[in-house]
Amino acid sequence: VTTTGLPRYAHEVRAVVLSVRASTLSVLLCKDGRRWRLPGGGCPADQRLRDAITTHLSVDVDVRGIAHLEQLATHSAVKRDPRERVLATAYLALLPADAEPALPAGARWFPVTELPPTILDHHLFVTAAIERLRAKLSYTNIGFALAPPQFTIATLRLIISAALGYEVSATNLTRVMVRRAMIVATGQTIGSRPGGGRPAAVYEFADRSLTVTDPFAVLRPPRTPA
Amino acid sequence: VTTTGLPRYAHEVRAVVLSVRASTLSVLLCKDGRRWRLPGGGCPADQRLRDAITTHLSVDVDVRGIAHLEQLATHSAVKRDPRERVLATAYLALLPADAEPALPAGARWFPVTELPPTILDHHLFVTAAIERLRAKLSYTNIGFALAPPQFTIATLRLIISAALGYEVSATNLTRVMVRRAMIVATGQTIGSRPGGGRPAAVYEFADRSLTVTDPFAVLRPPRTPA
DNA sequence: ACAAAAGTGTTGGTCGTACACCCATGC
DNA sequence: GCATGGGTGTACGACCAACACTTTTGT
Repeated sequence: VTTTGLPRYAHEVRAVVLSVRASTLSVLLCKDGRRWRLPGGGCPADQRLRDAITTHLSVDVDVRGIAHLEQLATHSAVKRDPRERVLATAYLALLPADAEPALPAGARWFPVTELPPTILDHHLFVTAAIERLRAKLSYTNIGFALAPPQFTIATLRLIISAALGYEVSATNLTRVMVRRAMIVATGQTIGSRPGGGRPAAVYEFADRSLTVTDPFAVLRPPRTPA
Repeated sequence: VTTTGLPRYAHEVRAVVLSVRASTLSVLLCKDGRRWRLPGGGCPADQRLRDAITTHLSVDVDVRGIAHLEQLATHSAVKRDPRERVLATAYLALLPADAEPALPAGARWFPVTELPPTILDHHLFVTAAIERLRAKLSYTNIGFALAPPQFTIATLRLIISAALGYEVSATNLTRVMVRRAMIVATGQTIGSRPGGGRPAAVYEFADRSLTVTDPFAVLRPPRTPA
């Protein structure tokens, strides 16, 4: 019997770590015996869920590399773990494309188009994470969490295209992101390369925390005359 | 000691029931002793979270009236309940403006602009719910869950304005929603009123389940030539 | 001079808001 | 006929995708 009279359940946290690896949006999976699973585990009594997943990730990847972490959803099907009831809260974690975390044995990046079977309902978390990321790329500055601190438009185009799963044009990508003040030119240019070509301008994100840049698709509030 | 070796925690579910009452977006709160709280409670061992909140709501409001139910977030601060650790998963529930559920003693609708102090972190759930609703009104058909099955544009305008917290014009509301095929005219008109005025056309939502109507704010996929 | 890569200008179309105007009804 | 509320037409601007064109480099 408990203090509050409520039944108690085991609770685990899982992270869908997404990053652009080799020009492809990829997810980090860990081998658990013969099966693949999302990184994560139980929630210690003295930690909130967010801290718990951070702790778990520090084992698998360099946590300082993770540029964005947000809660996705909590799964609660009664028999999702056949041994006993385990609720699971999933997080979306984004790692910049230039990060090179040392992965422990058994951990691997999988392109999101070539996912292996995973245990329990983990594939649902992955799907939800990708959907969330792709939606937010369109109306927030969440790209900052996938890009290196500094980058050329060519690099950004590669990363955003990989994340979205289709090609975007460098021209219009620049225009949109500059107009929304998501990225700003640093003034520097990249050194010259063999083969020639105009040196690319170096950009950076104006803000490295999540910001909504396009709050209203429609039904905007009336313009107050200044 | 548990089967999986994971620690166990109490878990509760809470619902932020939003509805337009008396032309104002309102939230349903229940009096618990002297303090206001969100409807909800523990999660029974044989129910998933969604079923648990549905069960709890059936006590407070007529569940069949709830037109939309979606998970918001899980709060997990270690001391959020000082008695023992209780995780809480919140849901957003929407009730059409024409629903008149019989409320039990102690339950009341509060305009979102005049919220009383609530227990623990319940106000955070309310804020998140309102934010989620307002965002989704802009790019989904979620309005169906606030409107009656059939309605005039005047009614819809009232409901959407109340939900958003600012006035939207009937003219443009119609255009946007019709263009996106969110609402369709039934062909009927309402009967005449004292005082005159042209009889209003009766509309209904084309789809009464959540649909994304404006998937890309920007960075759309390239047009494939037909 | 030529190729390669980056960046700018321009155009055409869609979308959304604002506002003027027309329509149908009661009195 | 006039007030009242409902609906349509039009204009303007913002925004975005597509594509042609110019700029800057290496060879």
